Amino acid sequence: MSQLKSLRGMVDVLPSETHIWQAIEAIAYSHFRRAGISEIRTPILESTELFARGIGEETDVVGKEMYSFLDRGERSCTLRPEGTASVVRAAIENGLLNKGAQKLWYAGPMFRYERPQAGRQRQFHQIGIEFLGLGNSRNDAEVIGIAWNLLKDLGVQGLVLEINSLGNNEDRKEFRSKFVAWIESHIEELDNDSRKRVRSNPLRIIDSKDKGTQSLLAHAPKLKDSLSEESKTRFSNVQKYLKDLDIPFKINNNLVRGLDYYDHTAFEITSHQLGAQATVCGGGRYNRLINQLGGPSTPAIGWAIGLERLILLIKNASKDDPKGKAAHLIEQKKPDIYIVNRGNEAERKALVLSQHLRSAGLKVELDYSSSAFGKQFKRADRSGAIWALVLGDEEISTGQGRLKCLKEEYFGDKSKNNEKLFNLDDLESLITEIDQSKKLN
RNA sequence: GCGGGCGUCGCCAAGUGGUUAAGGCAGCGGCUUGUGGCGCCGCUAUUCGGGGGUUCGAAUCCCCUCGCUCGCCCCA
Repeated sequence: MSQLKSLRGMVDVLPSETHIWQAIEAIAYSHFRRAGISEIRTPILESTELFARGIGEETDVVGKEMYSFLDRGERSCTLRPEGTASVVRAAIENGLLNKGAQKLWYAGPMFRYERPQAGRQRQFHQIGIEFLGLGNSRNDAEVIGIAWNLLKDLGVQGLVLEINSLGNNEDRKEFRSKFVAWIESHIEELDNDSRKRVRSNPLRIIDSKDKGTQSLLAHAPKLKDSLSEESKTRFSNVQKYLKDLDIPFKINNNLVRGLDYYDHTAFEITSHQLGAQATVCGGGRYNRLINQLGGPSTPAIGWAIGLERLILLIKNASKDDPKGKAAHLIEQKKPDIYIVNRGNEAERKALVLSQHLRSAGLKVELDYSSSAFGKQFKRADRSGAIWALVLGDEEISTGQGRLKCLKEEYFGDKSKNNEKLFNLDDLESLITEIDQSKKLN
């Protein structure tokens, strides 16, 4: 009998990690709330056509990375590879766009059928925002700023923001015909991947990592030279606003991104710490997408952060600075009290006490083992609790429980008798005592 | 999808054809039937990712397969 395993590239998030996810989510939600961004939850499964039409038939994501299958009604379904298409579909379908601009966020799993490697899984998680109906270039800076400030607040170090302008649709059409004409006359100098893209998706040739292709491109027509005056102004405004916000950025004219729906501003936030999968946040403006999916012509911009990659960065930052924000996020919350208990009556009382103390807001671990006091103290110590609360036959007969401090940095070393008695029927003073100690922690 | 590396207990590992598969950490029990952080003692892999094969004999060699990992591609 072979061991049952999760599917390739599908990863369990275990209890030793989930608190990190929760901490990140809590901080992100707080940023969104303060920016007036509301949550939207859309299905994980959508019709294949949504992504094919939204992301673009010729993209890699649609062409070779989708988790698609036929359901029992022979409909082609796809596990969402990204969030934007679903959000746009939901906004159109539910008439949200008739209610003015929509500032939305989402979080959840995404699926791409790829070979797993560092920072890349088949099921991964994104948290993202989409601003629908907001076409001003100030919105571009605001949206980028939200990502930048969130990452900063999470204590992540060494990030680089790169931006580019892809112009509008006409700009790109003009560029494409110039570029294709030029590149076709140099086709034998291109790398294999780029050669295939000349017809299907020529813009992607620009960000090829192939050295030969890159040096060839030095002589090719440039996208930025095809931008209209309006597009150029828009792009320089975005830069101006980013400077106002003190957000450092680099212009990368080769940044085109792999999804077809982007217009004007495209951006990525990367870290060299992530190896080959360097992008932790990617996004851009998509002014045509809503119309293309059947909605009213509506400008929009958004981004997504990859949570697994973000967590890699937070762990790195925590190593570099064990006292910093990132380290704080990673830290497991220790119990306030560990209840050492033994004997029938004492164990009954301990159960009741644990509930009362938890109701009072304390984090309480109850020892279930009935094993020797020595063993229980050892576990109490390992749990990291500040206090041990001791209940045995003796305490039951006297009606006085014992509260013992386990942290010598607070209450002197072990040889001193750092135990206090408390009345088992009066928990008020006990709780007060413990609450005070938490201020020391 | 393509190329390189790897896969021995929950974790870190030694072992590269020969009778019982080191060790450390963690866990559990004891020394100490009521007091922790130290110490000592004991227990914890019929089995080396899985399946086949070669051999008197395989964790060690061969084939297949699964998974992880690094790079390509792509993206978060």
